Amino acid sequence: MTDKDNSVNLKSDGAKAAGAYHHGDLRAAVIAAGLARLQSGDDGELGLRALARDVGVSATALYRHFPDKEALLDALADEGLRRLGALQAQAWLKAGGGIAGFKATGAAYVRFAHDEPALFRLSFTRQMPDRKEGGDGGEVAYNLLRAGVGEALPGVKDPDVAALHAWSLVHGLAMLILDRRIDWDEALVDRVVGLTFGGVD
Amino acid sequence: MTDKDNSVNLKSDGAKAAGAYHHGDLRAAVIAAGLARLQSGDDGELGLRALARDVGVSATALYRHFPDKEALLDALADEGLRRLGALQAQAWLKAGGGIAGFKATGAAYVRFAHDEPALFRLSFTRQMPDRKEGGDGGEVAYNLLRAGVGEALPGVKDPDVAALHAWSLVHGLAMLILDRRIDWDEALVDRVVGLTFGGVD
DNA sequence: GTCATATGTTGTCACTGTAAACATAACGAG
DNA sequence: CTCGTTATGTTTACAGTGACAACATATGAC
Repeated sequence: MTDKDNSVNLKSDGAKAAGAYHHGDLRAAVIAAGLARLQSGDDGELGLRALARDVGVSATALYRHFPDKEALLDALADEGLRRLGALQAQAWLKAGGGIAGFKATGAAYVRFAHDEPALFRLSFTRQMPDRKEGGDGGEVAYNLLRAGVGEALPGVKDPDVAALHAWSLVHGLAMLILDRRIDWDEALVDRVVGLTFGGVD
Repeated sequence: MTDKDNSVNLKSDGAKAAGAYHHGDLRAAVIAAGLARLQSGDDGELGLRALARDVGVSATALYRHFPDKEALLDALADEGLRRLGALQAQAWLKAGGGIAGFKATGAAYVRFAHDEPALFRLSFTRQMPDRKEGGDGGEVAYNLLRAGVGEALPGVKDPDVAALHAWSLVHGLAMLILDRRIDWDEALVDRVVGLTFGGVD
């Protein structure tokens, strides 16, 4: 039952984490190597052999911690969502909440996609299986979105539609930038985001 | 110079097309087979060998028509963009232009993504090289977008921002549906699209 | 210490994209 | 028509991939 706990747990709560036999904590090391590989170089070459070599271990050793490559990518994607959520929460707090905070979370979403294109793409381009039990890293981001809609646009008729609208806007903007359909222009992004998030016409 | 003309040209203008030696028109046949494979089955298994077998030809024969697999996928992506543009133009005309037409093009964009998920993803998830000379299939769609902004929202302050806003919205909505972040709900899509495209609050 | 088990290694297999060498069919020139 | 040039397609082969089976080793419980 190696694949029971599917959470990343990069920074465990002092308990020395679970499983530290030969390597220390291979699972976390592999994920860290994967993230490093995703950050440096836009191509993002992550194969099992290369990844294992980064950690200094044989390729098939990874199969003791992930059932297959897809599971490894899932873990990386989950970590990406977790980081995105953290950045958005930070932006929200820094702006002091309210409408300004809501706009800041939207801008942070797009900026994250621009700063870590490979990780962002991996995180979202992954088909979600019905309901994954452990490790839904996007939870923070989604809760922030709903909270932002509620606080920033209190009088809106349909919060569901408004939330989906806001999410679609920033997600589409991020994707179009990632795929080079449009150029990265922070000021332009702010204006586009403000068009919906701020309610300004 | 096999890779000079990079356009699809599935339906040539009667001139029997260029190049019909052994097979008839392998290039078009391969692209047709690829599109068929993208439509049936969400996984979208397209490898050179499988694709060649569909056409009844050896795998390496494809290299006489495409420099590598990437070029083949580029051609498929371009055909996808062309079809999307055609559907949007059709929706625009059917709605009679104006604001209603603009909304219709947005809805058609999302509907296309839902109807042909693999083709849509392939078409947009492809990195654009600086400026591709031949075969920019997305031209129709983009021109429609700008025209729609101009006609449907004549008094808008900044057409560039408004166009990008509209594009981002439908693109993000499409992507979120494709990646199963949200469920397909045509009525919901219409309302979200109308929120921006129609100017309704 | 003994042993069950978690972890890591070696060897191998089917598969992939792709290149080189070879074969064939179409067309133009004489 | 014949001949050679060129466009097209085939065979073979090679390096790389994800994944499995068999084997080896370290760890912790008893």
